[in-house]
Amino acid sequence: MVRAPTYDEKGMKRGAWSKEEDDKLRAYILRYGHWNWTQLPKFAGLSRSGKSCRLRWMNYLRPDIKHGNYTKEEEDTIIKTRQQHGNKWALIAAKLPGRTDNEIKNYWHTHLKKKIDKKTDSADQEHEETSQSDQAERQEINLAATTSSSDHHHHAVGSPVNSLCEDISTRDFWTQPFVSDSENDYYSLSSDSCYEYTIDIFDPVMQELQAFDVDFSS
DNA sequence: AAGTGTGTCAACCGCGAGCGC
DNA sequence: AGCGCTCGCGGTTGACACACT
Repeated sequence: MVRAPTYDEKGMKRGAWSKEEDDKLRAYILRYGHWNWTQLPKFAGLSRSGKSCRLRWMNYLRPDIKHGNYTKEEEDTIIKTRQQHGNKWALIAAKLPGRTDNEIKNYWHTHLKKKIDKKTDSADQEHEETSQSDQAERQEINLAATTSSSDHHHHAVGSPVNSLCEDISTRDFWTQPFVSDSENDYYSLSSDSCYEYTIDIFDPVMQELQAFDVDFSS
């Protein structure tokens, strides 16, 4: 379910991300942060636009991203917040730690919207038959919409990922450009050797991350 | 088995806000 | 004030997976 890789007129790769690209981006950002999305792909050895890198990191690679099924509480929060503020996906995402605006947007369009429409339709039908059962239906919808989750933050606190991020973020190399890791002239490398070169540097970083049992395979 | 329709979701696009010069 | 740049947001697209005929 991904776009086939293509190249634009500037030679920038588009479409699905490979594992190697993910590893490069993840390792670079965990080490140096995203100090400038436009410049980042150049330093990270990626033939991607900054925009594409940012999207990949924000929506997929961030260590605190939660993948998988939504809980009833999360669904309720989405429904309720959307009722209050409209399609403010970033705002909704802020209420659901680990979920991204893009994911929530997709989830709304593919699951929740239909669910709500279905409920509304059945409620309308029942209204024609009996106003009493209709009221109950609406109450159920309202109840779902007004039930909020107050316990979204417990999952990540104290996790290995968190301590890892805190650890890395406090190191003094955090803001240093990637090229400073080497005395070699990064830009003098060919694209092929550049790739090998970055992988060589990222290997220890990835091993360091794996030591914390961080699972990047999902 | 093959063709077609539908669902899903990663990725792209365009726009506006914010900031520095 | 005006320009250029970066970033983030929301809407949309595209391609794969699966269901259906």
